[in-house]
Amino acid sequence: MTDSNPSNTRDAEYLSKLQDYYADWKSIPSYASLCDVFGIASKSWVKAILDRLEKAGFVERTPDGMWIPTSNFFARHVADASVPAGMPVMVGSSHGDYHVIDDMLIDTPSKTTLIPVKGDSMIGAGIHDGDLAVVEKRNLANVGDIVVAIVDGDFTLKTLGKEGGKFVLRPENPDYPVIHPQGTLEIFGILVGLVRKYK
Amino acid sequence: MTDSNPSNTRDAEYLSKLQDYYADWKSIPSYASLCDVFGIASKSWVKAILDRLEKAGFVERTPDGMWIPTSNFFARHVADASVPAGMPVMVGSSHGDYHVIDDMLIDTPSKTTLIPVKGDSMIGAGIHDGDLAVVEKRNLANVGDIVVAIVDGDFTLKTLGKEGGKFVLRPENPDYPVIHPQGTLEIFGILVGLVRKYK
DNA sequence: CATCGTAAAGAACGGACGTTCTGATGTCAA
DNA sequence: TTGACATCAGAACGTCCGTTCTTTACGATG
Repeated sequence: MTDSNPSNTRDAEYLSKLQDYYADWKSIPSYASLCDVFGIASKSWVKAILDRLEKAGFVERTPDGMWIPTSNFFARHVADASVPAGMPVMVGSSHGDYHVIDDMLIDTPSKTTLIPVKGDSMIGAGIHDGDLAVVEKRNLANVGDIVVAIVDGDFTLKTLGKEGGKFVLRPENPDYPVIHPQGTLEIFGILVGLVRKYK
Repeated sequence: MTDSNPSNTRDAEYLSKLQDYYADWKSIPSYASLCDVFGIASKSWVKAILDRLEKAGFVERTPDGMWIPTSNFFARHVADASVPAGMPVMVGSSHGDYHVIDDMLIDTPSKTTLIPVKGDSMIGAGIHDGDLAVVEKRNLANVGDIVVAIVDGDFTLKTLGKEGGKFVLRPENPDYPVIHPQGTLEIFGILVGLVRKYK
């Protein structure tokens, strides 16, 4: 277990108030506003609290000195598998990271796009028809990456391979042929994540 | 519905840069820092940009005047598979959907939790070791649902089946045995989504 | 009863921040 | 070539912010 809990009981209280505020506004306000949030009247004490929360690993600062939450700040949504049976963690209370999944999968939002998967040519890699591919747009890829290439004006999702010095697009399904692109191979992006919705 | 796209091409560019910055720092910095982010030197122009992005519905302000992102800010473009080759998907393009992944997968946040998948017992359903299962907590499930059950104090992900009037937990991998639970079968929740991160 | 530590309040200060105005480019159409 | 408009740069200004320091209240400890 990490030391990720506040040293004293009051700080835990302040932390939850801060979490509630953050859930509403997605930002940590100025010390003056935090006085209202915490229900105290002293800016210096607010700073002391935040310094302790920083030490405990719940908040940190940007290069500009602005306070931002760390991942510890958010209620643990990922259950610990070793939790005793019966009553697993009370997760999912109101304050939680609303954008956890997006954050996990997406590093550079401006270069990331979602592309629905059609067909079962990648089923060997656990990629099914109807899945949503999280694709980071870029031109370069390594052999072994799963890439989105543009073939005949259509997106196609395949593993990038190499045969005899030439790039090929390898499906992960024996029923489909390996694609040997003539001319240049146009790569749209590489697969960085996969999302599937049931029901 | 707001007109969720920037009025001009420059603003789309600035929005991208802001989104990338936010992905790193989870906050929108001061105008001075935004000058660096945007690559311009004029605070007043930064303000003008943010004002326009506010009008377009990508950012808003807290009561303190602090800039914060809206949900539109996080939305991601779902590419239309028939997009012509070579054409980069633009932020402001009107076709296609925008989605926040969390919104897609999670209906009731308070009842939804994420559980890491261990082992390959469900590999036949395209669920691999290391994937993240999006689980909605509930006690009831139908035959055929993929459920998270609690067996010997551990979470286990299996397809719910029925044999001779009794519920069984069926793995999607011939190497694993069907589990015949003695006594009552404790169901933690049902699988509503799956997330995988590559690299 | 004296001392210590915690939990705050409050004032004082310098600087950074947001706002507004004015000016300088560039571009396009008329 | 002239004007309109978009795109920025720069400076001026008042306010609010973060920091630090001093002081107060209060419970526990001894």
